[in-house]
Amino acid sequence: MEKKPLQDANLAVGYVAKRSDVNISTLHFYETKGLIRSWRNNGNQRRYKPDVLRRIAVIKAAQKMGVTLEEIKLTLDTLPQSRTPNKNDWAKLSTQWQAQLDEKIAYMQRLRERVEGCIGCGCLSMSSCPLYNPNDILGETHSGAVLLEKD
Amino acid sequence: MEKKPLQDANLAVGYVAKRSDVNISTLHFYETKGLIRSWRNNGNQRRYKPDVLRRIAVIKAAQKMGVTLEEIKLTLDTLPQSRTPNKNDWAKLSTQWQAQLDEKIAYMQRLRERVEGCIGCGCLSMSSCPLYNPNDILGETHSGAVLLEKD
DNA sequence: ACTTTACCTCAACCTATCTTTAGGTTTTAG
DNA sequence: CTAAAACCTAAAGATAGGTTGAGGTAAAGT
Repeated sequence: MEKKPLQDANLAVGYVAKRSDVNISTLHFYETKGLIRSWRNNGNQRRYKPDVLRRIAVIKAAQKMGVTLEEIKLTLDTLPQSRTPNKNDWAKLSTQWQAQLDEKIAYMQRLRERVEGCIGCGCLSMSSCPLYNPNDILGETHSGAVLLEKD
Repeated sequence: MEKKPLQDANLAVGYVAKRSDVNISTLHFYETKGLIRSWRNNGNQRRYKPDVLRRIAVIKAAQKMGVTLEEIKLTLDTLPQSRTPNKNDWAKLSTQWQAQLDEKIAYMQRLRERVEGCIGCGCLSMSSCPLYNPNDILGETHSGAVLLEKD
């Protein structure tokens, strides 16, 4: 256990880009945003630890779930900086985002019900249509639990 | 039927903005995008037909469903231009977007299942994890029906 | 009539998430 | 050793969906 193989091979940016299917420019961009880290070799070229691949994969997965890069950064920042993140570390992130995803799904389902209702009613009277109402409680923030409670 | 009350009161931009809870600048913007229309009075000020309120409400509702302005324009363009849209006209739009919403919900649910699976498996092997796989069939386009069929 | 409020245009600016371009350096393959 | 491939930085450009500001005109209240 103590003597597991070294996991700090240094990966070049082109390799990382190809492996994780993102542009090199995106890796630069992520680095400026603090989402990934690298060090430089003698010739000033970026080198990465292998776990950067996982970080990128996680970033992409979170993006698919609709999480912004800023939120992703906040969450990634909770990973241990002193050691390479392990299975449980990564699992915690998933749990966090899963809750967000659940909320999003619930929001969309409520929205769907409303659309359905509005097809039925025709909604010629805008003031009475919950979906079309400009001041609808279904706001941009869609904070989740509160929605629909007054309908 | 022939002599129904005239519905072409002319609304000023400030009134429309207040009523539909959007900025005047947004109305200008929507107009440049062809999402709404207006004519001008003698003093060059915009005037709107009352059904613009419904259009704006529909635009906002569609945005909540994640439809882009471009898609919204395409759909709005299918409304009759010769007459004021009626109940059935609006209902058709809802039906269309509802299908998109259903797809989106289904997509998120598949994503959720994957996240769940990945928490369980730990996914230390990136190549075997369906969620973290860069070349995952869950793409940006998420065309719906095809997804997950090879899992 | 006069003042305030409403409206006009055009251009610049904003956030998020990147991509592209230009000009220069390093590494690697033959 | 040389040439190609890979890498570097900084700045500008792209796209969506607007917002803000400046400078000027129109309409409405008193």
